[in-house]
Amino acid sequence: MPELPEVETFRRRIMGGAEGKVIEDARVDGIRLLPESRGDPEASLRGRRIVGSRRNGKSLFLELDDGNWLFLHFGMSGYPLFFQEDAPRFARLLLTMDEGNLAICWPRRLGAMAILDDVDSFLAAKGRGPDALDVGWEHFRRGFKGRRTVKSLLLDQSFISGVGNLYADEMLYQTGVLPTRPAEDVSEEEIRHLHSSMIRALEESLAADTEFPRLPADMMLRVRGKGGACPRCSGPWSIAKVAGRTSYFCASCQC
DNA sequence: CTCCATGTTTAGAA
DNA sequence: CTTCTAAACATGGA
Repeated sequence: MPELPEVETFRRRIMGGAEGKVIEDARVDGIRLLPESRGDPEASLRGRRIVGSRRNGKSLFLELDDGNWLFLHFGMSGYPLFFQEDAPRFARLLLTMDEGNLAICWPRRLGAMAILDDVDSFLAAKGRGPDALDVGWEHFRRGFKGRRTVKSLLLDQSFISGVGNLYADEMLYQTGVLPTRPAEDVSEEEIRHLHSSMIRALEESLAADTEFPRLPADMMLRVRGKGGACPRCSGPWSIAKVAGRTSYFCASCQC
């Protein structure tokens, strides 16, 4: 489920339920541990408390009381879940705490975790761009230089961190730009529109707790999918592979 | 059984 | 050098 708004929602939920509590026990099983992770992850978590958090795009970092950070990437299908007794299905990371145990579930195992001592050097090594909610106008506009398709640009995490397949489609739909258009052919006015559409889509989703049915009526995300229709012209969605991802767009409202 | 999936990384082809 | 495509990763759900 996770793009930027989903991960931010996860962050808030985790901090709301786990901040300050002692991790009495930790179990890691069945999720990829990054090679740059320091030490044994279970031992690193046991006895620690979560005292802070950071997020860059789809990457979540939970600060531990010894100065280390627990990095979580949810991949295509990950999510956190608090539980009392039985660990939920697909739990690959279990944190037992004084009250309200926390599981990170990865049904498809695409995702990763790590214990890090420095978040900024990790992000720099990964080449992550600025978080989509903090992207300034100059940086945003400068990205539209090359000939690559605008969709592949929006999905490039070294350009902007946090926009994924669904929110990229939403921005393009709101702006009336086809995903296949070369980035350098997008006008300055359209780039401005893309920028404001990005912020709006992310913030509307956050305000709706990432529950798409609660989104405003003009948004694609509310009705994206087979059988859905363009809110503006009521026409059916067109579907095509762009930048390797399934893209939805309205052939009559986007050009 | 077949196909698809809100992500990332990498190899190989234009 | 830039850009794109396909594949790999792993597996549930339609």
